[in-house]
Amino acid sequence: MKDIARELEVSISTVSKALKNSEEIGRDTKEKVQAFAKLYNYKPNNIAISLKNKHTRNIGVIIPDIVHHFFTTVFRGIEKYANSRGYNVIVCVSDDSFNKEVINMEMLANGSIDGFILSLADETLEKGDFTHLKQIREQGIPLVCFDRTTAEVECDKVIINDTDISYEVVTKLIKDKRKRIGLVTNIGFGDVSNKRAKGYKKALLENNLIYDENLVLRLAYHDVNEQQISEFFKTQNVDAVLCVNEIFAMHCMGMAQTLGFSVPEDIAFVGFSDGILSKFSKPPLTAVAQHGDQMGQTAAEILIGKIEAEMDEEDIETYRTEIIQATLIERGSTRN
Amino acid sequence: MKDIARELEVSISTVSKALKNSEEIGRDTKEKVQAFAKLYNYKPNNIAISLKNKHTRNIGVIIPDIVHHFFTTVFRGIEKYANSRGYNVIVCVSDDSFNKEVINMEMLANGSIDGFILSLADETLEKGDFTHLKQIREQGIPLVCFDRTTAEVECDKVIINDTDISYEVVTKLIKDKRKRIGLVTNIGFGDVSNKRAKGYKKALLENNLIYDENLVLRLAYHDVNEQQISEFFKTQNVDAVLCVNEIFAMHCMGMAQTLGFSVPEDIAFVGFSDGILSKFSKPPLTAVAQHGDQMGQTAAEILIGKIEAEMDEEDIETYRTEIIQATLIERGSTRN
DNA sequence: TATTAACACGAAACCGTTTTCGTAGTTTTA
DNA sequence: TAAAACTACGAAAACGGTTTCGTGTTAATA
Repeated sequence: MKDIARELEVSISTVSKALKNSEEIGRDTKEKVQAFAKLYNYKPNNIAISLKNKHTRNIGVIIPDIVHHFFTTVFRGIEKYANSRGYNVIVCVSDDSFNKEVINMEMLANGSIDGFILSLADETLEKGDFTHLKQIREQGIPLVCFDRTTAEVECDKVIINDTDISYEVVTKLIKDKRKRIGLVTNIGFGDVSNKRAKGYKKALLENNLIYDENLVLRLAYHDVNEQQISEFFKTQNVDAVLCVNEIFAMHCMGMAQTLGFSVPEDIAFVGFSDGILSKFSKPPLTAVAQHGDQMGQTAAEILIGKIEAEMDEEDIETYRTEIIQATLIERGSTRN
Repeated sequence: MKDIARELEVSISTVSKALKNSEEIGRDTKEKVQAFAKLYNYKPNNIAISLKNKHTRNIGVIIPDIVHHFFTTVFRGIEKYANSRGYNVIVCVSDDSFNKEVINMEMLANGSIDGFILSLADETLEKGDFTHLKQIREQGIPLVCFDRTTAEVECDKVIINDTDISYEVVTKLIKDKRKRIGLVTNIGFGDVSNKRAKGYKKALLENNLIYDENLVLRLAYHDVNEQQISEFFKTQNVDAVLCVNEIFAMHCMGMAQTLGFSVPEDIAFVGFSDGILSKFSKPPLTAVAQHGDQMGQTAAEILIGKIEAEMDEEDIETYRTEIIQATLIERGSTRN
């Protein structure tokens, strides 16, 4: 800009205004300046603009894992919508570690971003320490949590109807004459797993089936114990299994087949997430689609809405919890 | 900072220096300032710092797709290394579209980032228009390309030994007494597919097998034509197939099995990428591991090296092409 | 013709930090 | 005791823009 101003013998203010097509500036001057800018391929420095108007048009996304189908679909939804609104996305991966989550948030909360979208790390949920989130809120930085959230922090949230959908799924399995329905879930107790377990339980009880802890298999996501799975299928005599994620479903279905059970005749399988594995497994896995794209888009919409409302000084301190409707996609692992 | 200065009745300069532990400032003043800063939880504004020293500690990553195992592993490698060096990562997805790639690059090349890591969109490769990349280079912004690159742009590159590894794979298949080896590749002609085809061809010719165009099946990645695959297996009588990606491998292996062929007895399968599907397929797919994590880390290392060399005014205008060694992971789809 | 309004532009402050340079006040040296 | 050298700090410019306000010209109005 300085160069343009010097070259055209006008002031920097004039150049700035001319480039912004301000009414103040005369036709000819505007044209000259704009032509010159095109010629020298002038691009305004975003950093300077950010410094001036105190917002960056960047949003920070913190997720536990990026090599994970569900999170990537959410991310895609966020990125798409954010881009369409002229925002960029900075991603940090917490690796399910509390410390990394805290460090990443602090790294970004110093002016680099206008708001956060995040899904909590497992370790954070276990620990139950959410002071970093509360600090963010105190600093007035907008925050939207999705999927793995907590009731302890006041902020906008985007989740799926976990309880209801797993209730529906189990009810459907019961209607299909399944009698001993297993649940394969995580070791840790996240909100999400809890809700899915709750729906599972509710469906059993409402249909006069007993809830038996032996039918609940708990696995470690990052270190699945095949031996444990084998034991489960050998002893529990299940005829249907609901898995809280795709990886568990693949391991379980694979093991069941190895043990000689046929799917879906002997055992039906349903898994959460509807990732890429579900489509290609043998048989294809009936799955609960979580609509990650839509979750991401919704989260980004809420966040950007908050950011821009804040810019306009509208201080609406009210929080939404948007519930995305999960849907069951029937495939070969349950058809009988 | 202003607040601290006012409160402690010193100048802003003093506060700044005290916080940076400058020698210039007296013990007691430093301590007072630092204590005050802790107390009020002062965090320096990154944007202002960026504006001042003309670098942002952000790196821009542009990839064709994020819901894609290989790219996510590369991203994980980038993010991990970048974070360890105090850099953040801004991701944009080109969706394999030339326009989006250009727009994203322009969005970021206005001061938001210190350098780019990118893998070219299919459309860009088809079009052969790389002016946006050249512009970036002319602006002096460091650029590292990985996986999908082009010889037409001078920049650092990180690729795998595509030709060699596919030569090795096919040679191995031949040693395993496979006689009619098919290749399943993309419709478009990216550098990567070409190299893989080259290695395939070379192995055949060196072993006195003829290169037959009929044995090459070309599919559209985003719209796989099952009919075409079925036709291929019915007519070509192949006993081994090399697929340039996992999705093709899954479709092909699935179709072959549906048609009554058994794997690996009748037909052996090998796929590139070694993503999550390979591990869980039936049988598990023998795959070429591309070591995305390492590619990402290497790309980030090179980029950050360039960025920091530039900051130190060392202007090394020499470009590296780092070749990551892919490795074959044998699984059930080839063991006989 | 004098007054006012409209127009086009420039000066300067500002965003939050770093950094260079200048300068009081104090201590050391000659 | 005067000159030199430190010490500890502040003023101000700079990064690259935006924006408010003021002002000199010209055109419209009374």
